[in-house]
Parts: sequence; C-alpha cells; structure tokens
Amino acid sequence: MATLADVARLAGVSPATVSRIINGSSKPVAEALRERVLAAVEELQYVPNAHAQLLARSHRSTIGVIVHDVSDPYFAEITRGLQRVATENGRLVIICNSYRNPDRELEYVELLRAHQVAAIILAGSGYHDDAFTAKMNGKLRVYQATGGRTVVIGRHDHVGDAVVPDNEKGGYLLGAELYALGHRRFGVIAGPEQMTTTTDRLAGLRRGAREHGLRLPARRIAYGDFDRASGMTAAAALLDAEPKLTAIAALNDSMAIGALALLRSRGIAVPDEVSVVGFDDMPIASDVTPTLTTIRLPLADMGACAVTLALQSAEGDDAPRIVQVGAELIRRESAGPARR
Amino acid sequence: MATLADVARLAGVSPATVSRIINGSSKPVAEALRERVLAAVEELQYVPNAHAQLLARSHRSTIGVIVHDVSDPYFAEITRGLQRVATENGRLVIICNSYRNPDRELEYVELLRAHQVAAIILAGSGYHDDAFTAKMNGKLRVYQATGGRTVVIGRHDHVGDAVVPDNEKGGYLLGAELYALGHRRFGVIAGPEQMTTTTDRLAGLRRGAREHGLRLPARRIAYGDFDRASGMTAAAALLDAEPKLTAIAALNDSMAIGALALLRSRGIAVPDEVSVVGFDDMPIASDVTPTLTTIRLPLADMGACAVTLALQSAEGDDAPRIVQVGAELIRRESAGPARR
DNA sequence: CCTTTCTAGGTAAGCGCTTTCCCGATTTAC
DNA sequence: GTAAATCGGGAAAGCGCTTACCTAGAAAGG
Repeated sequence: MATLADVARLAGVSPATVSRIINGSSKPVAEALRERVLAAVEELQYVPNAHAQLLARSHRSTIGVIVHDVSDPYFAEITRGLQRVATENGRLVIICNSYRNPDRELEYVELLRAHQVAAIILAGSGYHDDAFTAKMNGKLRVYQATGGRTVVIGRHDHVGDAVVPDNEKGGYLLGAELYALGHRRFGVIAGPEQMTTTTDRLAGLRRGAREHGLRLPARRIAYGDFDRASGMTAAAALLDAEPKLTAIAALNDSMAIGALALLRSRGIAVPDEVSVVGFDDMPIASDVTPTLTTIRLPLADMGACAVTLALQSAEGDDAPRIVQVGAELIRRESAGPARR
Repeated sequence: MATLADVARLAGVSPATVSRIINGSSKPVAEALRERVLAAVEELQYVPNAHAQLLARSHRSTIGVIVHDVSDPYFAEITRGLQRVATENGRLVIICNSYRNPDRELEYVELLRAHQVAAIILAGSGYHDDAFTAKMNGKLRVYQATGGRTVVIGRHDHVGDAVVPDNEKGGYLLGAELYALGHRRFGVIAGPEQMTTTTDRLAGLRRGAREHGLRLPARRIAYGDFDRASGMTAAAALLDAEPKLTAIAALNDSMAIGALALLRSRGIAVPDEVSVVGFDDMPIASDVTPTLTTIRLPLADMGACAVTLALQSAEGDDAPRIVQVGAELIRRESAGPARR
C-alpha cells in the first residue's frame, strides 16, 4: 500500500506538504507543488490510511448503529433514514445486528467505542430488564463521558437523547378503530413480553378497553416474536382458545400477515368473518390481500431524526432531548364491521 | 478516553505487558500481574482503540460491502447471509449503499480501501458500461495488488472472485412455465436496460422464445427500476400498448407486485385473465394475493458464499474462482393457463 | 542597504497500540 | 560452581498520518 511518505518522495516534497494538499489545509501551497503532488497521488493510486488519520487527528467521524436485524423491514426503513442523513453529512455508518441478543448489544457498544465512533444509535425496542438496562447505561455513560453521543430510538430508560414513537397512542388508535367497528371480543398478538414496544402498544389497547368498560383478558393475548411465523402460531392459538373472536390485532405487520395467512388456510374470510389489524405500516401492508389496516410510524424519519440529534452537539446543556413522533391509523381493507 | 498507558500506569506494569494480557499473547504472564491489569482495565472501563490497533498490526479484519440499498429486500437477504458468516468469523462488516450510482460505487471502493478492509464485496448487478467497468477494475486491481480480496455478487466483467446467480436460466424457466401454460403473447417488465441482471434474465426469456419459434418484440418489453412503482407504470404501458396480453413476466418480485396492484386497480383478475410471474422469491412473494409464481434465488446463501470466498485466501493460484448458483421455479397462484 | 515581517515549506513530535529485541533473574545441565 | 538455557517483563521502534513549531528566503519598511 502506498503511503504518504511514498507520495512525498515521488513528488520531491515533504510529507507535511502532501498532507496539506490532500486535506485542503488552510496553509497555502504553491501551484507547481500541488500539481506535482496530485500527479504522484494519481500515479501511486494513493489513498490515505483512514486509521492513521483517525489516530492522528482526534476528529471522530463515523456513526455506529445497533439494530436487531437490518434485513427486517422495520429496521431497514429506520436504517434508510439514518443512512440518508449520515451520508449527507459525510458520515460513514457502521451497522451492527444484535439479533435481539442483549449480550451482543453490550458487546457492540464496546466495539463501537473501540472504533471511536462519534455517536452510537441504539435502534429498536428496549427490554424490561433492570440488570441489562443498568449495564447498558453504565457503558453508555462511560462512552458519553469521553464525548460520545448516544441516541436511542424507541426505548425508555436509557441515558442520552431519544426518538420515541408513540406506541401507546398507536395501540389506542388500533383499539378505537376496532371498537368503532363494533368488535368487543378481539384477540391480540403481542411481541415478546419483556419488550417495551410490546408493553407500550398493549397499554394503549388497554386504555381503549377501559374507556369502553372492557378489559383485555390474558387468554386473548398471545405472545409472538414479531415475525410472520409466530403470527401464524399465535393466531391459531387465539382462535383455538376462543373461536368466536371477531377480530385480531397484531402488534406488528409481520405478525398480522402471519395471521392473515393462518386465516386463509382455515378458510376464514377477512374481514367478513374476522378482522385483522397490524402495526408499523411496512411497505408490504398495502400489497397483501386484503390490504392491511394498520398504524403508520414514520420509520425513516425516525432514523433521520436520530442522526440529526447525534450530530448536533448538545449545546452545553445536558438535558437529554426527547423527540416524540406520532402514530397514525391507516384504514385499509382488512378491518370491517363485527359480524358474528 | 483511557489508554493502554493509563492502564499500565494504574496496574504498575509496562504497556507491553498490558497489551500482551489483553490480546492473549503467546508470551506467558504471571497470574498476579494479569489480575492487577484486568482489575485496572475494569476500573478504567478501558477499550483498546481499534484504529491504533489496526495501525500497529498489519492485520486487516473488517469486510466492506457495497450494495445498492440494504433496505431493498433483495439486498437485505444477501446482507443477512453475509453478516452471518462474517460474524461467525469475528469480522465486522461495513455496508455502503450506492443507490445504483456508479460514481458513488467508485468512491466507496476508495473509502473501503482507506479503511484497510480485508475484502471488498460488490453486491448487485453490474452495468453494461465499459468506461465504468474499466475504472472499477482499475481500482479493484490496485486494491488486490496490496493484498485486498474482492468478490462480486452477480456481476460479470470484474476482476476477482464471483458468485453469480444463474439469471439466464431463471429467465428461461420463467418463459418455459409461461409457454407450458399456453401463453404466447406476454409482456415483460424488465429492470434498467444497462444492468446485467436485466440483460441476463431477458436472454433466458429470449432463448425460451426461440425454442418455440417466437421472439420478444420490443413493444412487449417495458423497462422499470426494479421497484414497485415502476412495476405499476410498466404494466400499465404494456397493457395499453397491447390489451390482449395474456401474461406479464416481471424481472423481479417488487415489479411483479406493482403489476399485481395495477391489474387489481383495473379490475383484471389474476391469474384468470392475466398471469403474472416474478423473479427472486422475496419473502413477500407468498403473502401477496394471489401468491406469486416466481424464480427462487438463494440470496442469503449467495451472501454467505461471498464472504467465504473472501476469507479463503486464494491459495497461490490466482485464477478467479466463480461460484454459480442455481435458479429454481416456484409455482404459486399468480400464473395460470392462458385464457384469452 | 539593513532590519523586520511574511511566507512557503520542512522538521519532528506525537496519536495509541503492537512487537521485536534485550536484560536481569531463575533454572537447568554439566 | 559455572556456563548455558529459560523465562518473565520492560524499553523502544515503528504503523501512517496530522500539526504545532521552526527556518530560510522573499517582501516590506525604514
């Protein structure tokens, strides 16, 4: 690999001059030298060693992101927004997949710190797990103490800035729609029990129930993994436990699609016999049949917002900034009036 | 940020010793010292500076990947496979989105080179553009000359190892299915004209046509962008130009889904009036209605394979290794016998 | 014409780590 | 008992770059 020194030698100048020319330093350099150096750079196909640069200047420029899984549409959307803003600001993004493994998340924070990232963005739901939260906060605080910025997307209980979707409101809207359509007995396919996303969305659903003098009994809640397969399983369990359910509310679209598949396989018409609603409004939601009534979250915007927060250095004041983003009901075909 | 020297000072040993303990060097270290050092590491929450490590050892460990867009399901799948193998081997992956912009691809190769990645993986179709190919090959060759490994996924014309899906065969299988169902006049929604993926898949379709003594006239080919929206537009154009089409073959699933949406909006029954087939077999393909007949490509495996190739240092012999992966027809509901 | 002030460019000191080489202290062997 | 081998640990030389700081020559001022 050609080095700065090689370029300097070939151009017959000092390394400092080459560095200045390459980095467009404020120090003026004679045109003749500049051309010689640029020619040498071209000839040697020289590219500065990013690690050496990072060591030499204290400037940290890349951004680390920890998501559950980039290939999951939910995170893919968030990531898209992240990437856009990061690229606009000339930042490189390192993406780490934790596959919902808390230990791996902790490791990744360490790894990103080792890589001297300018900011760490934790995307995805948090866990209701005090031991984990404490450990994570400890690591984040150490990182912040050395000037690192942290932003969490959709979590509570973590130090630093946050972008949080209004999951509770989304849950409430979902319930309101179902009640408005006359549904009184509906099943809920929830996500993993200890995730905050699950509990928040459920809380919204419960608030709606209370307003109608109803409750969400445990037998009408089945816990899945936020993926299609578990949506099928959960829908089956719900229906088996209570065949007279008039609707199923899934706490994300993947599981709603699983429920749709299960209903189709049992020959149950949607929405004529059973209504189904989802959550997130992933792009597919309007391509499944029937198209999915769901709650839209501005995922890409949330990603973009997180980077923006990360890049604005907290101006002196240390109060963590929290950006709340809304949730909106999208009416499509999968939910209709209660029939039976 | 605590440094190695800080740890050494706190533990009362030399930096060398700390380094040896942290890296599990082969050199033995007394148990007492080890414990003191580990305690100091814990106390200072020390994490070695990855850039300094990379500078000091010549070992390069991370892998760079250039894709069109990670949030596109096609690349998300490939990336998933990539990540799995990379993580298994303790490699970090840097993902760069080129958004199908050739210049950006070139820049990213430079950037990855600057970051001293162990390998560069170029995922996604190539372009039929000699100037670009030449430039890219130049850069890749320079990188290889300094020990960098390169793997391309689904491209031709690039130096280095390659994992190529059999797009031509896939196209052929798609055509064969349509002909077997009695379709003689079908439209094709192709991807961008200058992408090799497009031309390869079209070539397969053409081969099938020839075997039936037919041809693919230009008016039955509409070019899209491999996304849903362009699939709708293209389907509309095709149908407007020739209302008697009995089938539409889209060269990827997103566009097929767009075609499905367009047909639904026009009240044309699929597959009763018009059949639709896709390509790639993305997860959604079995959730749309009707479920999509398509060609399955083992995307995650391709990603995994690329990393595997990248990690096996070419054993002396410089012949680029090419791994062909198959394509397979998946019959679902969207294609039926020709009716009109 | 000599001193002073700019300049453009070079010199060298790190950035934080790894690793070779070396040294003093034990062991082991003769 | 001495020479040789062994072993744990430290000193120091980089890795490739940036950036004060410095210097020689030119421009400016008197």
